[in-house]
Amino acid sequence: MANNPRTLRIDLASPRPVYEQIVSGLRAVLVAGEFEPGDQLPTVRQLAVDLGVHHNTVAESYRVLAEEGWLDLRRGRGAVVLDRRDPRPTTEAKQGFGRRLEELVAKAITDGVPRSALADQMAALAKKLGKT
Amino acid sequence: MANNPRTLRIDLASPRPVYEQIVSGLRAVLVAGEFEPGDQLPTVRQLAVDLGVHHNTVAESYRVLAEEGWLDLRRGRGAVVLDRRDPRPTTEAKQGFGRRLEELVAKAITDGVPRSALADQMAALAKKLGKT
DNA sequence: CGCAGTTGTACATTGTATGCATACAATAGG
DNA sequence: CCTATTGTATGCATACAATGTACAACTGCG
Repeated sequence: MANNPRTLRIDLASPRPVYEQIVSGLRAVLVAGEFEPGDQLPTVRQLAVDLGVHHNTVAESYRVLAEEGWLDLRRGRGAVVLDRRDPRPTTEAKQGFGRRLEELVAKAITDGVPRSALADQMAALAKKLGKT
Repeated sequence: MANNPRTLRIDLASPRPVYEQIVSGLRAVLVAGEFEPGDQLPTVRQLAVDLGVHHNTVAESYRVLAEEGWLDLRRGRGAVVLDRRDPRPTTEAKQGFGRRLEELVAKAITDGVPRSALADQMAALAKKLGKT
């Protein structure tokens, strides 16, 4: 059984739905390649205990990721990471990223994060993506 | 009275709350400097009609932006853009941006957007921020 | 083969949030 | 003043999030 991704943290006080935080966090972990195809994710009950939520909440998250093609879910067996092939991007997906990125930056600026720090982080991530 | 920001678009079909879409979109507009301090934003009722939602929904968005220090709200007078001073950033704000950025990228990759396209958009925005 | 344990799933319940309708309060401008 | 305009408050219908509980499918050991 694979370990629990340590980078996964959720905020129960956040207005953002917990199951969505789990989806978003796990998706980042999967994209980062922390798990190989064939690896087992924690069971819904195990991860639920670790995060302090109900197992149905985790199950809902796993279902979203399965729908996206990241996971194979089966009773008694658990959640297995799949060898995923990227779909064709819609124009909405491409434009959506740009808008969301601007909105994310605007929020950070509103929170007082210096623009230089934002530029640095984006440049660093862009560089990492380019190396692939 | 100032014009309506044309870049503001909302999606009633999205699971994302409409009032939050308005907040996020308007915040990006304000950060971009489309409005000067002292400018009037559309009235809650006017913007509500333009977007096809109830004026209370817009009012809720304006209240959030007022709380963030972007707007001054008064009955009979409308919403006036303030000369805002950036607050001290919390460590949570700084770390939060990095995590959210990774999650946003992961979602785009899941949707099939090429990594090169993501890197390009981030590099472009980083450059624009640096020039300020 | 059987059977106990494990794992994901289905469904009902409860609390909360979203968006709207409606009425109200404060201000502007004649 | 008085009326129109603007943001605000309250109550409601509805939908969603998270949970409690029971169930179905699969594993693995005897």
